[in-house]
Amino acid sequence: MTDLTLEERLEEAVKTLKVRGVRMTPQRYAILSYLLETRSHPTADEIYKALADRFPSMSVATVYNNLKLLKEAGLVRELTFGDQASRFDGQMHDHYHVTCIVCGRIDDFEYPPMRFIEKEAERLTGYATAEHRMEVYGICPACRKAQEEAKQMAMVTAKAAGNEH
Amino acid sequence: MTDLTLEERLEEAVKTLKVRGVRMTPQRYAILSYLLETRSHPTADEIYKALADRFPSMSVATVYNNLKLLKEAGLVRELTFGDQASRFDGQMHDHYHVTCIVCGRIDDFEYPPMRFIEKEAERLTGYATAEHRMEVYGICPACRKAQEEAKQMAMVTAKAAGNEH
DNA sequence: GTTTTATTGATAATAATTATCATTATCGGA
DNA sequence: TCCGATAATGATAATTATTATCAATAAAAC
Ligand SMILES: [Mn+2]
Ligand SMILES: [Mn+2]
Ligand SMILES: [Zn+2]
Ligand SMILES: [Zn+2]
Repeated sequence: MTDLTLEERLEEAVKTLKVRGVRMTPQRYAILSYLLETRSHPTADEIYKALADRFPSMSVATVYNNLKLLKEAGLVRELTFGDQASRFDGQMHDHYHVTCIVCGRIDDFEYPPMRFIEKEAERLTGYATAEHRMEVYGICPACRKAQEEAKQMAMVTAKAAGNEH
Repeated sequence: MTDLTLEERLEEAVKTLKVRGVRMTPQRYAILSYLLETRSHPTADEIYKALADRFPSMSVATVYNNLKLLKEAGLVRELTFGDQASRFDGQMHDHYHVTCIVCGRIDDFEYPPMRFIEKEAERLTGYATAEHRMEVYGICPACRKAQEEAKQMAMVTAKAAGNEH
Protein backbone atom coordinates (compact mmCIF):
# COMPACT_ATOMS: atom_id res chain seq x y z
CA MET A 1 0.00 0.00 0.00
CA THR A 2 3.03 2.30 0.16
CA ASP A 3 3.14 4.84 -2.63
CA LEU A 4 6.53 4.41 -4.19
CA THR A 5 8.13 7.14 -6.26
CA LEU A 6 9.05 6.54 -9.86
CA GLU A 7 12.69 6.11 -8.88
CA GLU A 8 11.81 3.59 -6.20
CA ARG A 9 9.66 1.59 -8.58
CA LEU A 10 12.45 1.59 -11.15
CA GLU A 11 14.92 0.41 -8.54
CA GLU A 12 12.53 -2.37 -7.50
CA ALA A 13 12.07 -3.42 -11.12
CA VAL A 14 15.81 -3.54 -11.76
CA LYS A 15 16.22 -5.69 -8.67
CA THR A 16 13.50 -8.06 -9.84
CA LEU A 17 15.26 -8.47 -13.15
CA LYS A 18 18.65 -9.06 -11.54
CA VAL A 19 17.19 -11.83 -9.39
CA ARG A 20 15.90 -13.44 -12.57
CA GLY A 21 19.39 -13.34 -14.05
CA VAL A 22 18.41 -10.74 -16.61
CA ARG A 23 21.21 -8.41 -17.67
CA MET A 24 20.59 -4.70 -17.73
CA THR A 25 21.20 -2.84 -20.98
CA PRO A 26 20.65 0.82 -21.84
CA GLN A 27 17.86 -0.09 -24.26
CA ARG A 28 16.12 -2.30 -21.74
CA TYR A 29 16.39 0.32 -19.04
CA ALA A 30 14.99 2.99 -21.35
CA ILE A 31 11.99 0.87 -22.33
CA LEU A 32 11.28 -0.05 -18.74
CA SER A 33 11.50 3.48 -17.39
CA TYR A 34 9.45 4.80 -20.28
CA LEU A 35 6.67 2.39 -19.41
CA LEU A 36 6.86 3.09 -15.70
CA GLU A 37 6.44 6.81 -16.13
CA THR A 38 3.97 7.10 -19.00
CA ARG A 39 0.21 6.97 -18.60
CA SER A 40 -0.48 6.65 -22.30
CA HIS A 41 -0.55 2.86 -22.84
CA PRO A 42 1.75 2.97 -25.87
CA THR A 43 2.15 0.37 -28.61
CA ALA A 44 5.50 -1.29 -29.31
CA ASP A 45 5.95 1.00 -32.26
CA GLU A 46 5.18 4.11 -30.23
CA ILE A 47 7.81 3.09 -27.69
CA TYR A 48 10.23 2.44 -30.53
CA LYS A 49 9.62 5.91 -31.99
CA ALA A 50 9.70 7.62 -28.60
CA LEU A 51 13.19 6.26 -27.94
CA ALA A 52 14.47 6.63 -31.48
CA ASP A 53 16.36 9.87 -30.87
CA ARG A 54 18.17 8.48 -27.85
CA PHE A 55 18.76 5.06 -29.49
CA PRO A 56 18.89 5.69 -33.23
CA SER A 57 20.20 2.22 -33.97
CA MET A 58 17.83 0.27 -31.73
CA SER A 59 15.96 -2.45 -33.59
CA VAL A 60 12.21 -2.81 -33.36
CA ALA A 61 12.89 -6.44 -32.50
CA THR A 62 14.69 -5.28 -29.38
CA VAL A 63 11.56 -3.44 -28.30
CA TYR A 64 9.44 -6.55 -28.81
CA ASN A 65 11.98 -8.79 -27.09
CA ASN A 66 12.10 -6.55 -24.07
CA LEU A 67 8.36 -6.10 -23.84
CA LYS A 68 7.96 -9.86 -23.77
CA LEU A 69 10.69 -10.24 -21.17
CA LEU A 70 9.29 -7.46 -18.96
CA LYS A 71 5.86 -8.98 -19.22
CA GLU A 72 7.15 -12.39 -18.18
CA ALA A 73 8.89 -10.76 -15.22
CA GLY A 74 5.56 -9.25 -14.20
CA LEU A 75 6.77 -5.68 -14.65
CA VAL A 76 4.45 -4.60 -17.43
CA ARG A 77 1.21 -5.87 -18.86
CA GLU A 78 -0.10 -6.20 -22.36
CA LEU A 79 -3.50 -4.82 -23.32
CA THR A 80 -4.96 -6.30 -26.48
CA PHE A 81 -7.75 -4.45 -28.16
CA GLY A 82 -9.70 -5.21 -31.27
CA ASP A 83 -7.89 -4.65 -34.52
CA GLN A 84 -4.74 -2.64 -33.98
CA ALA A 85 -1.52 -3.39 -32.13
CA SER A 86 -1.06 -4.44 -28.51
CA ARG A 87 -0.65 -1.71 -25.94
CA PHE A 88 1.56 -1.85 -22.88
CA ASP A 89 1.00 -0.68 -19.35
CA GLY A 90 3.66 -0.23 -16.70
CA GLN A 91 1.12 0.42 -13.95
CA MET A 92 0.79 -3.01 -12.39
CA HIS A 93 -1.77 -2.33 -9.68
CA ASP A 94 -5.30 -3.60 -10.38
CA HIS A 95 -7.22 -1.07 -12.42
CA TYR A 96 -9.66 -0.89 -15.29
CA HIS A 97 -9.64 1.05 -18.56
CA VAL A 98 -12.00 3.26 -20.54
CA THR A 99 -11.20 3.77 -24.19
CA CYS A 100 -12.46 6.44 -26.54
CA ILE A 101 -14.13 5.06 -29.66
CA VAL A 102 -13.39 8.32 -31.49
CA CYS A 103 -9.71 9.04 -30.87
CA GLY A 104 -8.49 5.75 -29.40
CA ARG A 105 -7.31 7.30 -26.16
CA ILE A 106 -7.15 4.95 -23.16
CA ASP A 107 -7.62 6.11 -19.58
CA ASP A 108 -7.31 4.31 -16.28
CA PHE A 109 -10.00 4.16 -13.70
CA GLU A 110 -9.73 2.74 -10.25
CA TYR A 111 -12.39 0.33 -9.12
CA PRO A 112 -12.09 -2.72 -6.87
CA PRO A 113 -11.68 -5.92 -8.93
CA MET A 114 -15.08 -7.54 -9.52
CA ARG A 115 -14.28 -11.01 -8.22
CA PHE A 116 -17.96 -11.85 -7.92
CA ILE A 117 -18.22 -12.12 -11.68
CA GLU A 118 -15.49 -14.75 -11.72
CA LYS A 119 -17.35 -16.71 -9.05
CA GLU A 120 -20.54 -16.38 -11.04
CA ALA A 121 -18.86 -17.66 -14.18
CA GLU A 122 -17.44 -20.53 -12.15
CA ARG A 123 -20.85 -21.47 -10.83
CA LEU A 124 -22.51 -21.27 -14.24
CA THR A 125 -19.89 -23.01 -16.36
CA GLY A 126 -17.81 -25.28 -14.13
CA TYR A 127 -14.60 -23.49 -15.06
CA ALA A 128 -11.95 -22.90 -12.40
CA THR A 129 -11.66 -19.17 -12.90
CA ALA A 130 -8.58 -17.11 -12.20
CA GLU A 131 -9.03 -13.64 -13.64
CA HIS A 132 -11.06 -11.41 -15.87
CA ARG A 133 -10.68 -8.45 -18.14
CA MET A 134 -13.08 -5.58 -18.49
CA GLU A 135 -13.00 -2.39 -20.48
CA VAL A 136 -15.55 0.34 -20.89
CA TYR A 137 -16.00 2.08 -24.25
CA GLY A 138 -17.21 5.62 -24.75
CA ILE A 139 -16.28 9.12 -25.85
CA CYS A 140 -13.60 11.04 -24.00
CA PRO A 141 -14.18 14.58 -22.70
CA ALA A 142 -12.12 16.18 -25.49
CA CYS A 143 -13.98 14.32 -28.23
CA ARG A 144 -17.32 15.10 -26.58
CA LYS A 145 -16.47 18.78 -26.62
CA ALA A 146 -15.40 18.61 -30.27
CA GLN A 147 -18.68 16.91 -31.15
CA GLU A 148 -20.68 19.54 -29.30
CA GLU A 149 -18.91 22.33 -31.15
CA ALA A 150 -19.43 20.63 -34.50
CA LYS A 151 -23.12 20.33 -33.73
CA GLN A 152 -23.35 24.02 -32.80
CA MET A 153 -21.56 24.96 -35.99
CA ALA A 154 -23.94 22.85 -38.08
CA MET A 155 -26.94 24.53 -36.45
CA VAL A 156 -25.63 28.04 -37.11
CA THR A 157 -24.90 27.15 -40.73
CA ALA A 158 -28.34 25.65 -41.23
CA LYS A 159 -29.97 28.77 -39.78
CA ALA A 160 -27.93 31.07 -42.04
CA ALA A 161 -28.91 29.00 -45.08
CA GLY A 162 -32.54 29.24 -44.00
CA ASN A 163 -32.35 33.05 -43.78
CA GLU A 164 -31.16 33.31 -47.36
CA HIS A 165 -34.63 32.40 -48.70
CA MET B 1 -38.18 -12.20 -25.28
CA THR B 2 -39.68 -14.67 -27.72
CA ASP B 3 -37.48 -17.70 -28.29
CA LEU B 4 -37.14 -17.95 -32.04
CA THR B 5 -36.12 -21.17 -33.71
CA LEU B 6 -33.00 -21.34 -35.82
CA GLU B 7 -35.10 -21.15 -38.98
CA GLU B 8 -36.96 -18.11 -37.73
CA ARG B 9 -33.75 -16.37 -36.81
CA LEU B 10 -32.31 -17.12 -40.23
CA GLU B 11 -35.43 -15.80 -41.91
CA GLU B 12 -35.20 -12.62 -39.85
CA ALA B 13 -31.56 -12.18 -40.72
CA VAL B 14 -32.21 -12.63 -44.44
CA LYS B 15 -34.95 -10.02 -44.22
CA THR B 16 -32.62 -7.60 -42.45
CA LEU B 17 -30.07 -8.00 -45.21
CA LYS B 18 -32.66 -7.52 -47.96
CA VAL B 19 -33.79 -4.26 -46.38
CA ARG B 20 -30.17 -3.12 -46.48
CA GLY B 21 -30.00 -3.91 -50.20
CA VAL B 22 -27.64 -6.79 -49.65
CA ARG B 23 -27.92 -9.60 -52.22
CA MET B 24 -28.15 -13.16 -51.01
CA THR B 25 -25.59 -15.64 -52.29
CA PRO B 26 -25.07 -19.30 -51.42
CA GLN B 27 -21.76 -18.52 -49.75
CA ARG B 28 -23.22 -15.72 -47.68
CA TYR B 29 -26.16 -17.81 -46.63
CA ALA B 30 -23.90 -20.66 -45.60
CA ILE B 31 -21.67 -18.42 -43.50
CA LEU B 32 -24.65 -16.78 -41.85
CA SER B 33 -26.45 -20.00 -41.00
CA TYR B 34 -23.23 -21.59 -39.79
CA LEU B 35 -22.77 -18.74 -37.33
CA LEU B 36 -26.37 -18.76 -36.21
CA GLU B 37 -26.33 -22.44 -35.32
CA THR B 38 -22.86 -22.96 -33.88
CA ARG B 39 -21.90 -22.31 -30.27
CA SER B 40 -18.21 -22.59 -30.88
CA HIS B 41 -17.16 -18.98 -31.63
CA PRO B 42 -15.15 -19.91 -34.73
CA THR B 43 -12.39 -17.92 -36.40
CA ALA B 44 -12.66 -16.81 -40.02
CA ASP B 45 -10.39 -19.65 -41.00
CA GLU B 46 -12.42 -22.22 -39.09
CA ILE B 47 -15.55 -21.07 -40.91
CA TYR B 48 -13.65 -21.24 -44.19
CA LYS B 49 -12.57 -24.82 -43.49
CA ALA B 50 -15.97 -25.88 -42.18
CA LEU B 51 -17.59 -24.85 -45.46
CA ALA B 52 -14.78 -26.01 -47.72
CA ASP B 53 -16.43 -29.29 -48.70
CA ARG B 54 -19.66 -27.58 -49.68
CA PHE B 55 -17.89 -24.63 -51.35
CA PRO B 56 -14.53 -25.93 -52.55
CA SER B 57 -13.83 -22.83 -54.61
CA MET B 58 -14.83 -20.25 -52.03
CA SER B 59 -12.11 -17.71 -51.34
CA VAL B 60 -10.98 -16.88 -47.84
CA ALA B 61 -11.53 -13.24 -48.84
CA THR B 62 -15.21 -14.03 -49.30
CA VAL B 63 -15.39 -15.24 -45.73
CA TYR B 64 -13.78 -12.06 -44.44
CA ASN B 65 -15.95 -9.86 -46.67
CA ASN B 66 -19.09 -11.51 -45.41
CA LEU B 67 -18.10 -11.46 -41.79
CA LYS B 68 -17.52 -7.73 -42.03
CA LEU B 69 -20.84 -7.21 -43.80
CA LEU B 70 -22.78 -9.35 -41.33
CA LYS B 71 -21.17 -7.52 -38.47
CA GLU B 72 -22.13 -4.15 -39.93
CA ALA B 73 -25.69 -5.40 -40.33
CA GLY B 74 -25.71 -6.30 -36.65
CA LEU B 75 -26.17 -10.01 -37.30
CA VAL B 76 -22.92 -11.30 -35.84
CA ARG B 77 -20.33 -9.94 -33.49
CA GLU B 78 -16.58 -10.10 -33.44
CA LEU B 79 -14.69 -11.21 -30.34
CA THR B 80 -11.07 -10.16 -30.25
CA PHE B 81 -8.77 -11.92 -27.87
CA GLY B 82 -5.10 -11.50 -27.20
CA ASP B 83 -2.78 -12.78 -29.87
CA GLN B 84 -4.61 -15.06 -32.24
CA ALA B 85 -7.35 -14.45 -34.77
CA SER B 86 -10.74 -12.83 -34.21
CA ARG B 87 -13.64 -15.08 -33.31
CA PHE B 88 -17.22 -14.64 -34.41
CA ASP B 89 -20.48 -15.07 -32.55
CA GLY B 90 -23.91 -15.35 -34.11
CA GLN B 91 -25.69 -15.20 -30.75
CA MET B 92 -26.58 -11.53 -30.52
CA HIS B 93 -28.30 -11.40 -27.15
CA ASP B 94 -26.28 -9.89 -24.31
CA HIS B 95 -24.04 -12.48 -22.75
CA TYR B 96 -20.54 -12.87 -21.37
CA HIS B 97 -17.75 -15.35 -22.09
CA VAL B 98 -15.37 -17.57 -20.16
CA THR B 99 -12.31 -18.80 -21.98
CA CYS B 100 -10.01 -21.66 -21.13
CA ILE B 101 -6.37 -20.65 -20.83
CA VAL B 102 -5.32 -24.24 -21.54
CA CYS B 103 -7.27 -25.30 -24.64
CA GLY B 104 -8.65 -21.99 -25.87
CA ARG B 105 -12.27 -23.07 -25.65
CA ILE B 106 -14.82 -20.27 -25.23
CA ASP B 107 -18.14 -20.71 -23.45
CA ASP B 108 -21.09 -18.40 -22.98
CA PHE B 109 -22.53 -17.48 -19.67
CA GLU B 110 -25.67 -15.51 -19.04
CA TYR B 111 -25.50 -12.65 -16.62
CA PRO B 112 -27.32 -9.33 -16.70
CA PRO B 113 -25.14 -6.62 -18.30
CA MET B 114 -23.24 -4.72 -15.61
CA ARG B 115 -24.30 -1.20 -16.54
CA PHE B 116 -23.19 0.11 -13.17
CA ILE B 117 -19.57 -0.24 -14.20
CA GLU B 118 -20.17 1.99 -17.21
CA LYS B 119 -21.76 4.60 -14.95
CA GLU B 120 -18.85 4.31 -12.57
CA ALA B 121 -16.35 4.82 -15.38
CA GLU B 122 -18.37 7.80 -16.54
CA ARG B 123 -18.30 9.36 -13.10
CA LEU B 124 -14.59 8.78 -12.62
CA THR B 125 -13.32 9.79 -16.05
CA GLY B 126 -15.83 12.14 -17.66
CA TYR B 127 -16.28 9.84 -20.64
CA ALA B 128 -19.75 9.39 -22.12
CA THR B 129 -19.85 5.63 -21.91
CA ALA B 130 -21.81 3.37 -24.20
CA GLU B 131 -20.75 -0.21 -23.64
CA HIS B 132 -18.25 -2.53 -22.07
CA ARG B 133 -16.63 -5.88 -22.64
CA MET B 134 -15.82 -8.44 -20.04
CA GLU B 135 -14.39 -11.92 -20.19
CA VAL B 136 -13.44 -14.35 -17.49
CA TYR B 137 -10.38 -16.58 -17.84
CA GLY B 138 -9.95 -19.97 -16.28
CA ILE B 139 -9.66 -23.70 -16.88
CA CYS B 140 -12.54 -25.57 -18.45
CA PRO B 141 -13.98 -28.74 -16.87
CA ALA B 142 -12.30 -31.03 -19.42
CA CYS B 143 -8.88 -29.47 -18.89
CA ARG B 144 -9.33 -29.53 -15.11
CA LYS B 145 -10.03 -33.24 -15.29
CA ALA B 146 -7.01 -33.83 -17.50
CA GLN B 147 -4.82 -31.92 -15.05
CA GLU B 148 -6.15 -33.94 -12.11
CA GLU B 149 -5.38 -37.19 -13.90
CA ALA B 150 -1.89 -36.04 -14.83
CA LYS B 151 -1.25 -35.18 -11.21
CA GLN B 152 -2.46 -38.62 -10.05
CA MET B 153 -0.22 -40.27 -12.62
CA ALA B 154 2.80 -38.28 -11.46
CA MET B 155 2.16 -39.31 -7.87
CA VAL B 156 1.92 -42.98 -8.70
CA THR B 157 5.11 -42.80 -10.75
CA ALA B 158 6.97 -41.02 -7.96
CA LYS B 159 5.86 -43.65 -5.46
CA ALA B 160 6.97 -46.51 -7.72
CA ALA B 161 10.36 -44.86 -8.19
CA GLY B 162 10.66 -44.49 -4.41
CA ASN B 163 10.02 -48.23 -3.89
CA GLU B 164 12.89 -49.20 -6.18
CA HIS B 165 15.50 -48.08 -3.64
C1' DG C 1 41.42 -8.30 -18.39
C1' DT C 2 39.31 -12.64 -19.90
C1' DT C 3 35.56 -15.48 -20.70
C1' DT C 4 30.95 -16.77 -20.98
C1' DT C 5 26.78 -16.08 -22.85
C1' DA C 6 22.72 -13.00 -22.87
C1' DT C 7 21.43 -9.31 -25.84
C1' DT C 8 21.34 -6.55 -29.83
C1' DG C 9 20.28 -5.23 -34.55
C1' DA C 10 19.47 -6.49 -39.28
C1' DT C 11 16.60 -9.00 -41.76
C1' DA C 12 13.73 -12.90 -43.15
C1' DA C 13 9.58 -15.34 -42.07
C1' DT C 14 4.85 -15.83 -40.51
C1' DA C 15 0.07 -14.98 -39.87
C1' DA C 16 -4.15 -12.41 -40.06
C1' DT C 17 -6.44 -9.29 -42.58
C1' DT C 18 -7.33 -6.00 -46.33
C1' DA C 19 -6.99 -4.28 -51.13
C1' DT C 20 -7.32 -4.92 -56.06
C1' DC C 21 -9.61 -6.28 -59.95
C1' DA C 22 -11.28 -9.19 -63.68
C1' DT C 23 -15.04 -12.48 -63.90
C1' DT C 24 -19.49 -14.05 -62.44
C1' DA C 25 -24.09 -14.09 -60.58
C1' DT C 26 -28.08 -11.77 -58.26
C1' DC C 27 -32.44 -9.57 -58.72
C1' DG C 28 -35.62 -5.89 -60.02
C1' DG C 29 -37.75 -4.48 -63.99
C1' DA C 30 -38.89 -4.78 -69.22
C1' DT D 1 -38.48 -15.35 -68.95
C1' DC D 2 -34.88 -12.55 -70.23
C1' DC D 3 -31.75 -8.42 -69.53
C1' DG D 4 -28.75 -5.24 -67.59
C1' DA D 5 -26.82 -2.75 -63.81
C1' DT D 6 -23.92 -3.68 -60.39
C1' DA D 7 -22.92 -6.27 -56.15
C1' DA D 8 -20.32 -10.33 -54.97
C1' DT D 9 -16.87 -13.75 -55.77
C1' DG D 10 -12.28 -15.71 -56.17
C1' DA D 11 -7.43 -15.30 -57.11
C1' DT D 12 -3.78 -13.02 -55.60
C1' DA D 13 -0.96 -9.09 -54.11
C1' DA D 14 -0.24 -5.96 -50.34
C1' DT D 15 -0.12 -4.60 -45.61
C1' DT D 16 0.66 -4.86 -40.70
C1' DA D 17 2.01 -6.71 -36.36
C1' DT D 18 4.82 -9.89 -34.53
C1' DT D 19 8.26 -13.68 -34.23
C1' DA D 20 12.40 -16.25 -35.74
C1' DT D 21 17.22 -16.42 -37.11
C1' DC D 22 21.82 -15.47 -36.40
C1' DA D 23 26.25 -13.15 -36.54
C1' DA D 24 28.25 -9.37 -33.94
C1' DT D 25 28.41 -7.09 -29.53
C1' DA D 26 28.59 -6.15 -24.77
C1' DA D 27 27.19 -7.28 -19.70
C1' DA D 28 29.09 -9.08 -15.64
C1' DA D 29 31.11 -12.86 -12.99
C1' DC D 30 35.61 -14.48 -12.21
MN1 LIG E 1 -3.60 1.45 -17.33
MN1 LIG F 1 -21.04 -16.25 -27.25
ZN1 LIG G 1 -11.41 10.83 -27.72
ZN1 LIG H 1 -9.82 -26.29 -21.68
